[in-house]
Amino acid sequence: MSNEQPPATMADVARAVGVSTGTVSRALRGLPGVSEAMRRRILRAAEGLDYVVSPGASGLATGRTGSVAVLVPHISRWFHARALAGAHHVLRNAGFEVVLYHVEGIAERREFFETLPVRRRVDGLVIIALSLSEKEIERLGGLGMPVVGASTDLGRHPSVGIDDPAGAAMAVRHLANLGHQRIGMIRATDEEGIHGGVSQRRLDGYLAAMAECGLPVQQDSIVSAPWGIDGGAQAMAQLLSLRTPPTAVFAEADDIAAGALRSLRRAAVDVPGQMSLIGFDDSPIADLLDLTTVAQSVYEQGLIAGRMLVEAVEQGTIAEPGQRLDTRLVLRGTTSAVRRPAL
Amino acid sequence: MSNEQPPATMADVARAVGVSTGTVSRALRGLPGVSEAMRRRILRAAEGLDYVVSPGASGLATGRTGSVAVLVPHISRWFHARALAGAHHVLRNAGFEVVLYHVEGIAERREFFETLPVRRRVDGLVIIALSLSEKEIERLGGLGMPVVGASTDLGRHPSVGIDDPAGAAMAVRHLANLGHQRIGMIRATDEEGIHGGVSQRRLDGYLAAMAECGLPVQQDSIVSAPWGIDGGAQAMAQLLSLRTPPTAVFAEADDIAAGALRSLRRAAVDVPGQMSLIGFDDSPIADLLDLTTVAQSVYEQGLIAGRMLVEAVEQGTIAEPGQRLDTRLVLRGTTSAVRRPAL
DNA sequence: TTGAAAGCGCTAACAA
DNA sequence: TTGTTAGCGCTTTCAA
Repeated sequence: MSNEQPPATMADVARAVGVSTGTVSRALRGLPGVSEAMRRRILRAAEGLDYVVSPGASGLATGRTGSVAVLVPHISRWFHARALAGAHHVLRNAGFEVVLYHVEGIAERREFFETLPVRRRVDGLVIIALSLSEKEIERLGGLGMPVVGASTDLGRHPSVGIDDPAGAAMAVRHLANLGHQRIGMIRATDEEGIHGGVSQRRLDGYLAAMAECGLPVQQDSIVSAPWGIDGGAQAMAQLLSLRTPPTAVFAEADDIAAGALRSLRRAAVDVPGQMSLIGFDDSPIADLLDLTTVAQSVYEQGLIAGRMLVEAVEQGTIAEPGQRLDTRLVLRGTTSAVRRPAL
Repeated sequence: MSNEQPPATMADVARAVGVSTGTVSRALRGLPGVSEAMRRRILRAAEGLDYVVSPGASGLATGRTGSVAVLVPHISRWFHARALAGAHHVLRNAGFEVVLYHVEGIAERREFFETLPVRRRVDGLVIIALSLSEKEIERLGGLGMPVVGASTDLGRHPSVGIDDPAGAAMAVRHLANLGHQRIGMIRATDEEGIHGGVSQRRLDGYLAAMAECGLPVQQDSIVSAPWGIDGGAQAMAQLLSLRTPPTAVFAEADDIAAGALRSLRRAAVDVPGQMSLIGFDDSPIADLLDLTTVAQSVYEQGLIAGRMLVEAVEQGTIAEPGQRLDTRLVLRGTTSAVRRPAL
């Protein structure tokens, strides 16, 4: 059944129909200048021979690869996977292959930017949620292909994202409106212990909203920990060990908040009775834990980034670069006014 | 700075050094028959020109693409993303590009198997956690390239996985050893409402262990629900509405168990006092929820699948096809003997 | 050790 | 509307 003979070439199809490969090529790609009758015969023959064009050969001739690359860190984090899924969806629908570059850890990342393995392999690049340095952005310039970002700022390259400061401010104002005065923040760092652009912008929003509400910022109520559930737990532990702990905490991501919640549970701190907690992203974990959070449309950011890249590759320009999607407050069970004696 | 001129070709390098492209090709690939001095000059020139070979052209000439495809459903589920990360890691290290085919939903899946878009584009295919029908496995035969599976059974194609029945039996025996007599099971279905092979095998293990322990199986204590947290919640609700609910439940995946836990919490059923619950996979959610579970090495399955594919592509044979990794019981806080009146 | 030349499978410009 | 013919950038005999 399964033919192990080499796959048919365009020449085979041409021979079968009795025409030249030029005509077959035109017919298969739906170009004008082929009679309908001939096109049908060719299509039939191609199908019969189980023929598909060789992307490599086609790419050689046209100068386009038909592939795009997606660069994504930490694919097993919900956020990154969702954005990737969105980008993949539109890219595939636009006829592109999606080549995955997963960089986890600093070594892989450095290698990517040093060797730029996407050169000559793809027609464009989508970068998801990776905070790049000036130098790294610089490197992308020499790529000679369009680059777009999702949930990251790429300097002069177009990108989709949200208004992070606004989202963070929304969270803080919600807590302030509930009467909280001492509002802390938990920030996350990457494996190198540094804060990405998103973390920076959410801090900015936090600070702006605190000022706007006339609330004092206690420096020791802003704590950082490695990204993840354990990091969040550790950060909350730190807050709980302060002389005067905050009565409400804004965690820069739901996963961080999940860890914070674990520490609160272990310490038997009543949530939200004694401590309010709000996250960011509205990931499934927020729903599971009944966590109040700031929602953003992650899949859609992937979609838009993919769409922008397709535009850039096919038309050379992007109608709307720099889109910012809105954020929404999702009220759940972890925020309220203080109802029991504060810590 | 960023040269917008077309990238250098091998001919450019050859010209710069004053040799033929044949020599450049040999030098760059480390083939014998090039003097060390010449090789160094060529390497230097290539670097100076910022040259990289065109994979398309190279592929045309050699008949190999240098890429492999990974087919994966539901990339935003932790399990799938982890396995993908493992496969990606070894494949990239072996010098392959990883082309991603994400199939979510039945339409995308059918399209994949009808058009087989990987034909002529890649040298091999890794399939992650997708239960294939006989027909679909059949289709893979005509691909003319090696195919390996991770966490799925691919018939005559090699694959890595765990011993699912053994893992499930381990869970059930644990519950039985705690004195539970009425042990239920929650199974998950895909979007079409059908059970995949993994679900089937875990049911087999459950049934076998129940028999082994001399426990009666109540048919209405085996419930199915759509995959996910909500499905798990719904399934547990169903169990809680039985005439005589089980005192312990085995959920075929942690995500299902998470939902089940939510229903138990809402119904104020004491866990594990009145009801024990055990999951499967040992995903981060299990740790977060302090869920007893059966652990498997997901990333490693991806690694092994990738490694097998590399072997198959490069050597044509696989030393150890059909590897089965072991599973481990991870004791946490959701299982115990019944300590309060059963429901 | 190196060069010359054919060819991988396709596209595109030009002719017919 | 269709055919012819150069390439696209590389690899790989075969000669030198």
